[in-house]
Amino acid sequence: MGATLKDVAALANVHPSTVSRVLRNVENLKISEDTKERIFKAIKELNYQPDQTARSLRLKKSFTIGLIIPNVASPYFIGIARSLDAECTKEGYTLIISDTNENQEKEIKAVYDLYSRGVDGLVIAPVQDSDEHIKDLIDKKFPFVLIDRYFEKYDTNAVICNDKESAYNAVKHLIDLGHKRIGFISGRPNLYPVVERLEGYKNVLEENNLEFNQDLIFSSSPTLDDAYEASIKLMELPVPPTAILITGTIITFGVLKAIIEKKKTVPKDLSIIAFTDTILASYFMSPVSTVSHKVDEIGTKAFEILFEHMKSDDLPYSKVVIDTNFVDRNSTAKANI
Amino acid sequence: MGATLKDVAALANVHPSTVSRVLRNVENLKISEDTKERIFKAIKELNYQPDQTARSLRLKKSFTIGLIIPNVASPYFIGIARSLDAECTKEGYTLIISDTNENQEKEIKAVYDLYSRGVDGLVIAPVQDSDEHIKDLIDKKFPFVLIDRYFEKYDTNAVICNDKESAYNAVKHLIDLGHKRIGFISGRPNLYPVVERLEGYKNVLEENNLEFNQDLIFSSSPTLDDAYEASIKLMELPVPPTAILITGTIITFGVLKAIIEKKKTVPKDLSIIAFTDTILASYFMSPVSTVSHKVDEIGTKAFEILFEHMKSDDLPYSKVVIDTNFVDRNSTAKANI
DNA sequence: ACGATTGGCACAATCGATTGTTTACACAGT
DNA sequence: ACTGTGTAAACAATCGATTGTGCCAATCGT
Repeated sequence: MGATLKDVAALANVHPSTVSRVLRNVENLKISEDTKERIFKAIKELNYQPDQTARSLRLKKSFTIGLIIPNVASPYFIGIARSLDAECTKEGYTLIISDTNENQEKEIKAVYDLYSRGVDGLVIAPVQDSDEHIKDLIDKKFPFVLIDRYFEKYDTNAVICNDKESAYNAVKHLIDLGHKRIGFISGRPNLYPVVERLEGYKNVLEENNLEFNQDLIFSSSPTLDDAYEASIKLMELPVPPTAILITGTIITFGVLKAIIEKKKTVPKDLSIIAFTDTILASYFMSPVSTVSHKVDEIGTKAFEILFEHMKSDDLPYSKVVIDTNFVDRNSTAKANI
Repeated sequence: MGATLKDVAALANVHPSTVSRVLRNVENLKISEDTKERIFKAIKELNYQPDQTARSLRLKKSFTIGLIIPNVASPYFIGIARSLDAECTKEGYTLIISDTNENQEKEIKAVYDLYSRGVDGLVIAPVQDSDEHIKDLIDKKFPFVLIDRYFEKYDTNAVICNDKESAYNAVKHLIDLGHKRIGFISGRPNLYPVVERLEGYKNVLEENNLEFNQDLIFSSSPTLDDAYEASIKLMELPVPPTAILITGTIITFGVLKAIIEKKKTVPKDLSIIAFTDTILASYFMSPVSTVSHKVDEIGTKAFEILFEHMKSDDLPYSKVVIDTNFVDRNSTAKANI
């Protein structure tokens, strides 16, 4: 495209290597002021921009990090992306976001694509339908950090949330209000956070001597429509639940749609608590109390770990658990018994 | 990292150039089946992945496209990003999304960063506080397409919406319902779409013999808080407006917040129409009628134009206008006169 | 049987930047 | 005058893949 090192060197009447050293400001460098000036003048005159591709090739480093997430439309993942991006910028890295749309094939393609493009590290929220590509990264000792989701079978870097405990607490809140039939609507059941949340849900029921009822559990795809269907089914049960734990932002919209259609009033007719907070939760048809994730912290921590692992390959893996906040917006009330 | 062409060549007992040709499936290629087989076997054995950085350097082409948007948290821009990403994938390109957060400096940095990283083209929704970097791209004959926003002073590729007409129609809808005092709340007034929408707003007032009143106009930052403040001011006017045209998704939330706080009922007390539709609009405190943009079409069209311009440098620039849909959700009613 | 064709592959330059090693020269010390 | 030291900059290899050109042998045509 534009001017190259060579062009600058020619104009300044020096060797390209000299220009390079001046630009990179190599230590212990002995270059006369006169030469430096000529070089800087030439750079300005030619509007020289170093070719990062060439640099990357030579340095085997691209100053680029890949982020692979299942849904760029999700406020949760976008929050993480923003915070990660901010950290990257601080350190002079560029973030490449890849959206897999919860599709395993796309994720695998994204991993190899980004790897092949020479990113220095990866942050991945995996689809969790398969994991050989993850294993491959481990074998290659390629620096990466999993976020939100985690494979129990592999030791890797990971930044996850205390989903089990959060679900436990949320359901405890409902139980304390007198609810005994509590619905659970989530995305795909194989996702780590879903597994954990369901586990927390089961634990708290058991501890409070409430029976676990499979009819109240719906785990399907993380789409609005499926969540809507699930909610309708829940509400049409002979004895419907008096409260619902919702785990997912988009899923929340599906539930709201059903609530509107069934003309239920929250929290009078139905108490709900949703996982994953968004700025929007206040403006819904009925504001929703949520379990809020500290997206900034997730992004910051993930970058921190990744950055360390990019610098040296023999670090032990870190697994960090970030806790959540409960944001009460009065979408829960005492059960009508 | 992994194996290189050379390694594959050595294992297959051929010259690297031969491997390259086999891989790229060069036309009119004469390579014996035997050799091909040895090469493929070696590739598999070494798990060879071509180094895209090296390819890019040599080919002066990275199969990468940059997207620069002011806000990755905006459903509108994310919608465009997704559609663009889909198109890129179809053609074997990788999309790099850069978020400027409506910050001009960041945008300039992003442009030069991506350029320097060798993207083959750019799609930009500019901040519009300055434009020298845009001019620079024009001078360099670098392929790029503006979206949503446009500089009247430059001839460039652009995919924009018929904002003027859309605003005209939306306000006409309100006027037909008997509204005479119609507020206008928007983001930064220098943005092309804002200028256009205000123009449409003014035109329709004039054509209907209604007076333009500066007190009803609020253009500031595209934040929830500023929009909230503006709404409060509007509602506290001695004679407040009976309807509001809102231009922006986040801004809509700000207005909703004010509406909730002022305990207004939509559309009984106040009619509203918001620009930029989102799947969420149905689930707000009060559903909002919106002007919906065809984000898919914007992304598709932008890619199409960019793709053409990446192939040949002497094409005339295209400016495409995408029209909008009005989605009625009953947030407007007859004015109480 | 001998030059011409072509199939099958190797050679080497190249993309642009980086960096270990040399070179060229000035000057100081003896 | 000659060696030694240090400064300032040039030289050349390298990262990995691509591609125009060149080369050798086998086959073809007459």
